Amino acid sequence: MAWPSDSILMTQLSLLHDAESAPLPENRDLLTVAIPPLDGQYLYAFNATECPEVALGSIIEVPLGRRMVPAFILSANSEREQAAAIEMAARKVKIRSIPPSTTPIKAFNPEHLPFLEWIAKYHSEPLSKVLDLAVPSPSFGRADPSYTLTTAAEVPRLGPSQRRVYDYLSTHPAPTPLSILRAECGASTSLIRALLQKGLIVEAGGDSQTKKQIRHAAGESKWESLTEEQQEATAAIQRHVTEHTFASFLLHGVTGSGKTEVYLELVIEALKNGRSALIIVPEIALTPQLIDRFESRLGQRVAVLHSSIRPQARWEHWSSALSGDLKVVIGARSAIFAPMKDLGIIVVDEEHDSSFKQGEGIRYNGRDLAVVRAKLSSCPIVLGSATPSLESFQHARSGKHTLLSLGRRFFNSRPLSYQVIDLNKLKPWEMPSRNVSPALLTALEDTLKEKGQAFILYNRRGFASYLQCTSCEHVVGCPHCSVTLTFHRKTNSLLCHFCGYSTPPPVACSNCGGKDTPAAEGDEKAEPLFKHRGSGTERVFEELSALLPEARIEKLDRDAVKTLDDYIAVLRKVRSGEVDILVGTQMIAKGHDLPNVNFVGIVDCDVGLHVPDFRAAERAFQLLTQVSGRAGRREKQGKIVLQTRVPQHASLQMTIAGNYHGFAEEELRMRQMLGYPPFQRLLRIIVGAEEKFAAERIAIRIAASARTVCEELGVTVLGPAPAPVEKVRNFWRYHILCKALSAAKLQNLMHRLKLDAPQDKGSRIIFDLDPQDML
DNA sequence: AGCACGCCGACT
DNA sequence: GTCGGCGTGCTC
Repeated sequence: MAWPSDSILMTQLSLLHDAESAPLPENRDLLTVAIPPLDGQYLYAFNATECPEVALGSIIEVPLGRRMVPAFILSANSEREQAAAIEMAARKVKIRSIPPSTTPIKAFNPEHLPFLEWIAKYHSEPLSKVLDLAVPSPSFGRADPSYTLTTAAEVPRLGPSQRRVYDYLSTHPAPTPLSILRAECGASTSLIRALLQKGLIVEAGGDSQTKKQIRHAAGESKWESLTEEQQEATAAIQRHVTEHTFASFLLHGVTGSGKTEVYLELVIEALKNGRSALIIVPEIALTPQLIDRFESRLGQRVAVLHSSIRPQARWEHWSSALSGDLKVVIGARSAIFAPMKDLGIIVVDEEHDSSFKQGEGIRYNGRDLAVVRAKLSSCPIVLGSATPSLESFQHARSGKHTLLSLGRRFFNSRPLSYQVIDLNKLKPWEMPSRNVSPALLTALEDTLKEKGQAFILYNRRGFASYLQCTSCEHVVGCPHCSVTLTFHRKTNSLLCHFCGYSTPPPVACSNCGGKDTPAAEGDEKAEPLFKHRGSGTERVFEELSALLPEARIEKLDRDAVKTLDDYIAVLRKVRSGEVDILVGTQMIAKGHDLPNVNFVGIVDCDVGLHVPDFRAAERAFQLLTQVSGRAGRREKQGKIVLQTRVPQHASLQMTIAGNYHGFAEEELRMRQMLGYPPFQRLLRIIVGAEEKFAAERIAIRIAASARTVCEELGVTVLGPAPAPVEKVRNFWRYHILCKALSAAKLQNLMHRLKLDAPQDKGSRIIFDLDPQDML
């Protein structure tokens, strides 16, 4: 009798293996996993040859239904699995086996699960989704490599498809991602491989970060050179680093007061204690200068984590933090999930920055999570800012945070000099140009004469804010959103700043059908139907170019600068003195130490002051103070000209007085009176749907069910009302605002409403706890 | 999120 | 009579 062949036997065995269920053979390991985006936990059997600890904190492919999906291993072979197995047997649910070929990849630190679970609970989201958000995908970045041409002397003859790729790359010198090549010239992976073999193209990039050499040896303290204030602040926090205890500090220090030196001392102290450090900054502040400064002072490489980093580099930095090779992580909002163990200190710089709270998916606040993580890690946390958020300031007042102040400017004790220009008092013909007052022009000329540099802030993009029909007053709006389109002269287009829609300026009015009056006989030019109303950075840039033809002027806003690299390039030009005047939006308020800037002009302080948002005044104060701080970082006295139509406004007056406390106290009084944060917490529920009526109907239903429990929970429910921006990307939006004295009440409400989940087709419901804006 | 199962309209 | 719409519900 013939034995069946091995392979057939194996197949039969594995079928048998897979089909059988409980009772389990003794040699199987049981794993509890979380599978994004699913709720709850799943149990699998696995034959771990190595010790089961290896699997903890790993990602592994598991069979789910008829496909394989990645899963996070939460626990293995504990009583938890035993209990779950018994329960499943009772329910007659089979435990499936993970094929032995799949290897787990170490991806996160299981010690952080309590932190991630805290987030899941706070936002009523499945733990699996939080893990998915926190842990980068270990795809090794091979997903989308970039390619450039080599400088090969001879080009062999190529087939038509290879030719297409070659031609494309020769006309586009920048490294081109594979995804673009696929889309633009139908390149396949094998085609790229062929070109690589012929030596015509190379994979671009390579992570410069990983190759960098550290110049200074060190990690040495510069304690003696710190000011008394810096020493006091450092000492207060350091105690908790060594003692391994939680404490939260608000470090209030004006620009140039040396907050970064304090951070460095604390990180050095943590490293001395053999512990790690985490520094969170707004993405826009993550310049090579900042990284260099930390690396050279600490004498070791730091891991850098932010969203625009290449996936492979991101994974490498993440892994080195996970393995403990790198003990210091600097990153943007998402770095709060960095996997290092034994944290000694957490720093959140520019803690007031609203970019710590934004984005799609789980709407978490990086700053607030940092405090939670510090608590769970028993380490101190420092929130630093020249203009603390009122939330943090109130926590400092109530004793939740310890307030530390750095009052003096480090390089320069001379106060800034402010000049307020009341635009109401100037007649149009007295203005050198529409947006430039005589005083602003004079100050700029002086700055140029003295070979200084100037920043001009105008917090609005484009050339004209909107186009208005001269015959019927109709304003051109976005067809997909309920906002006006902004005119951009450079591209001669109307652009929607909400959805990105772009269109050439209309020739006829869609409302009254009017057209441009054609040039009459003998007349020089036609009379345009649409008038440009309002201004933007682009227009200010043109006005300044005309008024100061000698000056080298650059523009810095979302239109001029698309990526972090573009932004860094502009900053470099400013630093090297290739730019005299930098015109920009709030982006210019955030750069780092630019010592030669000694004049700042603010074209219109009132932008954003009248928007329907309870944070408008706070934002205005922060922006004015931050941008003023750009001026005069060295010996020269910094000068600031502010143009406004409301010269008495508190945000402006307190900025000039440099009186943060005065502003904060007054604003807090108002917030308390009106029941706004930080005295009450907010939950904003946004309902979006294709049909306006559907959005309204769902919103009404949700508000009603919120109201049925609001009394029991101690929550006030307002609305629904159409969102201030009623329509975005063809989605009609209604919102409901809930107020309560504690986040727990709102979290409870949110949880109940999510269980109801009236997820009609084509509608979206977003729960935004602690919303940053109301648009 | 996928992917099945399942129950009602226009086609070979 | 079948192909196929996408509405509910499950995945260890």
